[in-house]
Formats: sequence, C-alpha cells, structure tokens
Amino acid sequence: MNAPVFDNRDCGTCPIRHRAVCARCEQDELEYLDTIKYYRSYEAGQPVVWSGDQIDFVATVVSGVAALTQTMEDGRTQMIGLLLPSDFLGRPGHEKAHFDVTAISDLTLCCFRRRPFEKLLASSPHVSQRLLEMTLDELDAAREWMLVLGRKTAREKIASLLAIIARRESRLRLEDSTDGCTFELPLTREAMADYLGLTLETVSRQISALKRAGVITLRGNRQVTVPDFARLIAESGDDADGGMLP
Amino acid sequence: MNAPVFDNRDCGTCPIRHRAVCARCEQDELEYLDTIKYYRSYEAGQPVVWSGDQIDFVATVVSGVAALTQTMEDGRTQMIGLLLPSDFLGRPGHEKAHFDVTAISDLTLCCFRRRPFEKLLASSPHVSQRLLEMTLDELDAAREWMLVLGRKTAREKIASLLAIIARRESRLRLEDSTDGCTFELPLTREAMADYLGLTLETVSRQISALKRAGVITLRGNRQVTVPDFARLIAESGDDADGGMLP
DNA sequence: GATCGGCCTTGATCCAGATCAACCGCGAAG
DNA sequence: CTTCGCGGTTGATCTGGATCAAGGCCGATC
Repeated sequence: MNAPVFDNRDCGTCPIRHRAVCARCEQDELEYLDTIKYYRSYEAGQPVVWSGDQIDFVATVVSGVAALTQTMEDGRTQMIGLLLPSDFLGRPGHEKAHFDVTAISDLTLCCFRRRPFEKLLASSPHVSQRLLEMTLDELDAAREWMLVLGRKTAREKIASLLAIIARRESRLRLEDSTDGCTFELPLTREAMADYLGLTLETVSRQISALKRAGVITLRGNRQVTVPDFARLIAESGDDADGGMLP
Repeated sequence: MNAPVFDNRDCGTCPIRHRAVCARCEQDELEYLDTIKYYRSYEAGQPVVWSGDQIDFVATVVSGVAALTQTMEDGRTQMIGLLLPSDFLGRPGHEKAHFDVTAISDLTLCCFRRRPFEKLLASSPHVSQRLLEMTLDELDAAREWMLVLGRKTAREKIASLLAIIARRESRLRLEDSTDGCTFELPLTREAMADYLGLTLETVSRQISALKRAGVITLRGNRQVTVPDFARLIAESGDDADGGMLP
C-alpha cells in the first residue's frame, strides 16, 4: 500500500508514470490511484470495446497491440489508430466509446475506473498535463496519417507503415540501430490494408514489390528486415529527416 | 485591468472561456491571462505559420477560417484540419510548428504568449482540463476524417464535407434548422480537394453531380442550400444519426 | 470596354488500385 | 494421413478518379 504504484516493473507504461519519479508528486495521489487500478487481459482477436458501449474505465497498454477501428454499415472499415505498449486508451469525460477497439495480439491493459480517474484529473494539474501531452502527440500522429491516407501511393503507404512500426519497435529496444533493423509485423495483411485504406491484395503485391526491389527482406510472412532504413524512408515519400524531430 | 478577460463580447471563443463563469476561478489567473493576450489579423490567403517555424504563441480563432496543411516535397498537399471560430491553434510544450497554417478567409486570432500560457497550464487544472477536452474533441474529429480519407468514394467525401460545414455553421447560428439550411462555402474547390484527398476537377464534377441529383442547390459557386439534410447524410455514407451524438 | 488572372466547369483519355478468381503453405482437428 | 480453414500470393480484368486540355465566368485594372 505504501509502495510506489507506477514504477517500471509494475506498470511501466501508465500515462501518469512520471509521477513515480516526480519530486512534486504527493503520496496520497499515488495511493488514490492504487485503489482504482486493475489489470485486464485479452486474447488475440478478442474485442475490447464496441463503438457505442458504455465505458467505465480508461487504460494504458502494458503489452500487446490493439487496433482502433471504425466501420461503415456496408462493412468498409478503417483503422484509426494502433495502440502499442505505453499508449493511452479511453476518453475521460465521455460515457460511450466512439470507436471499436480490438486486441490484435494477446493484450494486457492497465485500467483505471473512469469516475475516480476524472476526479483525479480535476484535482491534479500534473496528471491532466501529462495526459494533454499524450493526447497532443496522438493528434499529431493522426494528422500525419491523414497525409498518408489522402495523398500517398500504395507503395508509399506500405513503406510509411513499415517505417512507423520499425521506429516504434526499435525505440522500445535500443536507440542505436541506425541501420539493419529487424522486427515482427504485429498485423495481418488485412489489418494493414484497413490501416492504409487499401485492399489486402494491394498490400500483398506492394510488399512483394518492396522485397523484389531489395528494400526489405522477409523471413516467413511476418518477420521483416530493413537493411537500409534511409532507403525505406525514401520509398515512403517522407522528408529524409522525418520533418520535425523535436 | 479588473474586468473579466474572457467574457463573450471580448473574445467569446477562448479555450479557457468557461473560467469567466466558473465559480472556482480566481481573479489573479484572469488578470494574468490578460497580460499575455493580444489580437492578430490576417488577410485571406496569408500564411500564419510555416511548418518548422519557431512559435511563441498559442491562439484561438475569433473570426474567419484557417487551414492546417501538410505538403510533400513534390507538392502534394493534404489539409489536416480546418480551424473555424472557437478552435484552438498551437501546441503548448513544443517550440516549432509541425504544420503550415494559412488564413483561408480574413482571419482574427486571439493569441497568448506561449511561455506564460504554459506556466498557467502547469498551475491551473481548470485550464489544462479544458484544453484536454478540446484536444480530445479534435482527435476524435481527426479520426472521423481518417475514415473519410481512407474508405469513402469521391461523392461520399464531398457530401461528408458539406455536412460537416453545414452542421458547424448552423450550430453557430441556431439549433433548430433541421431542414433547408443555407450556408456559404468557406473553401475554394482546390482547398476542398486538399481536404478530401481529391483533385479539384473531381470536386467540381461531384458537386455538379449532387446538384443535378437535387441533393443541393447552388447560388453562385459558394452559396449552398441543402433542401433535405437527411438526403445529404445518406449520400455521405454515414449512419443516419451520425453515430454517437453525446 | 478591353484585357487579365482567379476560380470554376466540362470533356477525353489514362492508369493505379479495386475486384474477381485461383491457388499455395501450413498448422490444427479428426 | 487427410481434411479444413486461415492467411497469404499471384494473375486477369475492370473502373473511379487522376491527368491533360480547352473554355467559361467574373471582378479588377488600365
């Protein structure tokens, strides 16, 4: 009960994690958070919430991958966000979910009961500030993605997605690997298509094309190796430096 | 100096506007905000900030329309957001702009110097909470738009855009006009194309098609009348009720 | 009132990606 | 070992929207 709640062993990815090391944190808030926290796991493929559901929690991803999607009546679906470990899920202040959330791999969430979490937000500027920061990051990412969806070719879309995944994966491991990184694709071809606004056939063809061109190497269907990262970036149509590294 | 800073006559659209009527507000914060606030106007077509610029302010739109856009080296551009009166512009915590901002019509901003604004954010949960709320709304809007960009046909895209503008315009005027609303398009065909991920020719053709089909009526190139709003929504491919009205 | 430059429309043609369809590889279930 | 089903690949064809091109409308300028 007196142990720090958000140390990295326990749940390294909570939005409020900096509080555990923040000199300004007050113990009573940590204890409060402890009382409203619980863990939840989902198997690959399981739905987490449906659009329109009443939601009584917010959460962060501890491990695994989740997809945020939107579906039209006729079945066309668009993935709207990919939640990797450390991403935040939920919408303080709203009763109902706006989007579907599905576990794409086995998934563990660190959940907070919504009402008490909102109470904490209202009273603690540190927490709402941290959440604001994360939300602004997500907004930037969503806007970057709008350029991908609206203006890029199929090949550029694939390259952009691979670059994003590679960057996120390798940042979680080591900063150094400038060249020659290898990672596991957490998505099926169909999920990639839903993310990119393409069909799965086009995704498959373009991945084959990138392989043929030597931009990537595949072991099996999922394990990707990028021998020359700059080459991949060039294929993605992005500015070499990624534009605006802060 | 003692007058409330954020009453509706003065600047009805500031992100912190609820503080003016919030019982919990403290006068010294209002006075503080007063000292960091200034107004700025732009003519239609003028750039407000370029991507990469050092930015020392955040702002809200008082009147007019601004566009957030992103451009690739080869000139392809995607509009990423449309800022109408009451929308927030800027990124507390970041030195540099990630996107271009352009005045699309004559534009007035209510600006706050960034550093002091950030200081206020850090000390006042009300302000950061209000901003968080606005950012979450923007994120939802961006995600809705990803479905439009990724999965809708040209015709559905146009109908979606018209529906959004109609809703925002008429909400600013009167809630009632369920049917038969008329509004002025704040965008050129080219700007619409940039927003929708289309070419201006396709925009023009689809608007003509909607006109021919009787879904809309035009007076001149810009003034649009929607005789039957439900019809427009049907064309947009959205669920009749818009999904998830809070 | 002639000319010019934005903004918009319309037509003809082209092509990237969708659609339809066949098939492969592989692990799980019988 | 066979079968089944899921995820993936590849080929053939179709098509919605891009591209290229020619004007039209209208307000501003000389």
